[in-house]
Amino acid sequence: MSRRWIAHLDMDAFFASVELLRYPELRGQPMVVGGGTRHQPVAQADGTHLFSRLRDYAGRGVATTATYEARAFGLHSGIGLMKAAALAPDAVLLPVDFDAYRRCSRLFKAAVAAHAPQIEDRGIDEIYIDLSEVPGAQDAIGDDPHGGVRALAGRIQQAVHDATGLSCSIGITPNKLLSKLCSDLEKPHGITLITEVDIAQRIWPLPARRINGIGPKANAKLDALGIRTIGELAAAEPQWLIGHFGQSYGNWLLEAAHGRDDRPLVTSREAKSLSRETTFERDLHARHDRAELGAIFTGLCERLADDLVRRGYVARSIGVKLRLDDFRILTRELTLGAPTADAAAIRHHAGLCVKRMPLDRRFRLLGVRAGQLSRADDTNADPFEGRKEEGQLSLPFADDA
DNA sequence: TCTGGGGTCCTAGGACCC
DNA sequence: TCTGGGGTCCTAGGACCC
Repeated sequence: MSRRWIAHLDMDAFFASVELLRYPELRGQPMVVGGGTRHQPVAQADGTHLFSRLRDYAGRGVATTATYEARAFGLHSGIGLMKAAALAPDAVLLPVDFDAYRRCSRLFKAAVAAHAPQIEDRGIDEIYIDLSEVPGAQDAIGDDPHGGVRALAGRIQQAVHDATGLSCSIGITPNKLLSKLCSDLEKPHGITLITEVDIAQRIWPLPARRINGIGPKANAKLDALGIRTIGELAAAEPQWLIGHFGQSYGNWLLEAAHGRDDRPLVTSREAKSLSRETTFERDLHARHDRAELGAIFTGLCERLADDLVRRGYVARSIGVKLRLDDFRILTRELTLGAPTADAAAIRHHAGLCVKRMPLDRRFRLLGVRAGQLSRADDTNADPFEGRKEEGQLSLPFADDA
């Protein structure tokens, strides 16, 4: 009888581990990756490197990844670097090198694909894999009825290591929700395999927050209602949950707590939006810092246009995002008459969006977004496409046009 | 010592059409 | 005059994820 086996593979401390390949002398030390680019290691005459320490950092950056040694000090991804420096001033700080991580990402995914072709990409350092149809996955080994799939996971771990020199952790269960949860249970370099019969013992004691889809807000609300663990959530009265969280989310919470999830793997998908944003070194004001902001704004639009062209998309909506000095977020967006990937057109429409925003406060972040994407080469031979562009003159704020 | 950058999906109200 | 119902698109905000 054939079972559905979904694996979730998560690279262990991915960015930091890639950096350790390059600077093996840092192995065993607390280290974080993050911040800007002004803390590059300096090569010494004797071949060693001089590294920046957290104590030397000043700015608004956050840690992207921390080694397990750094985590022992309470550091974790997302922590502000100034705060991190207070906790572990001597920890090494390395700049982020996305190109290197992307190269490793491609390598590990290709290594997995050689064993199991059904893969859902979930970002730079994790994937779901459908193991159900992979030869050997349904075999028993000795007295272990699931020995086959366990051995397969071991071979995948080995293949990832052979291809990249990096370790990963794998959760294997009948669905994505449980596998995602399980890949985290025995990090680093773990393989965690569970089925329905293990849910009460292995899953229910865990904090509700560990469920992918319960974030800070939902967790705080659950906590206030006296629900801390997944088991407590599973035991909640359905109507009571729905009363507090709504029909849709309430039902989903209950299903998730029971480990039920029938989402299929999504093995390919098109981008829906692309965006570029930047946080300033100091908060800026639309009037007082006009010139500086204008240059940043245009730069963002140019980079966004570049991304669109490089990836072969055109956008039919353009939006702008501000993060105010008090961290509130404002967004404005408008739909274009005809799709574009042109920097000047993006800049123009993004400018119209900004005109619709209240600009009395200082803000710390500016972003530009391209939505409603379609493929640039889709010869979408609509003879009225050009005419629609003219209809755009009915925009609420006729600009300098 | 305040919290990056890049995404997805959902909700909800209003416009507009039939 | 008061009163429909359904459907789609647009927009703003928010939760969540890596």
